Amino acid sequence: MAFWLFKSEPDVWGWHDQVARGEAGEEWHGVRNYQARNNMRAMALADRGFFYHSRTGLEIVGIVEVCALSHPDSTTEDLRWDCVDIRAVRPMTKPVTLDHIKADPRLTDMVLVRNSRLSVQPVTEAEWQIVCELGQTEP
DNA sequence: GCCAACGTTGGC
DNA sequence: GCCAACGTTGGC
Repeated sequence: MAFWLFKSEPDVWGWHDQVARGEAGEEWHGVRNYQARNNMRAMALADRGFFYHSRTGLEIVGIVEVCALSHPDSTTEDLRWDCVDIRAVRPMTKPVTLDHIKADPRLTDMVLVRNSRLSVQPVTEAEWQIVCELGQTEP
């Protein structure tokens, strides 16, 4: 299983919106960046991801799961853009803030820290475990 | 709200 | 195929 991180501005699509979709999940549409798209193409069913609130929030608030493999993004005719569907698994017991992540020497290589502009990014298994610990949340 | 960093576009 | 101009993201 691989691990990922999905960013969204909570004003546009937040954790609560994601939870409201329930088991059916929701298409992670709107990504118009090749790296982010390629990451989604590489995802497998049941891969896990962190749900991160960007711009307002700046914290990891929950865990999601890939529930549909990469398929054409329904919000565009442009065939270049694919996306997966994800569903909420559980909230973080304690949200893990960007400040907290930056302050942890074990997490200095996280893409979140290194490349703040990539909206769908890989997370290593070690990083996954550490962030779950920080959030006092079952991986 | 600003603006640095980054990605994309398009003229040459 | 280079790179200047432009647009967008997201931390601050």
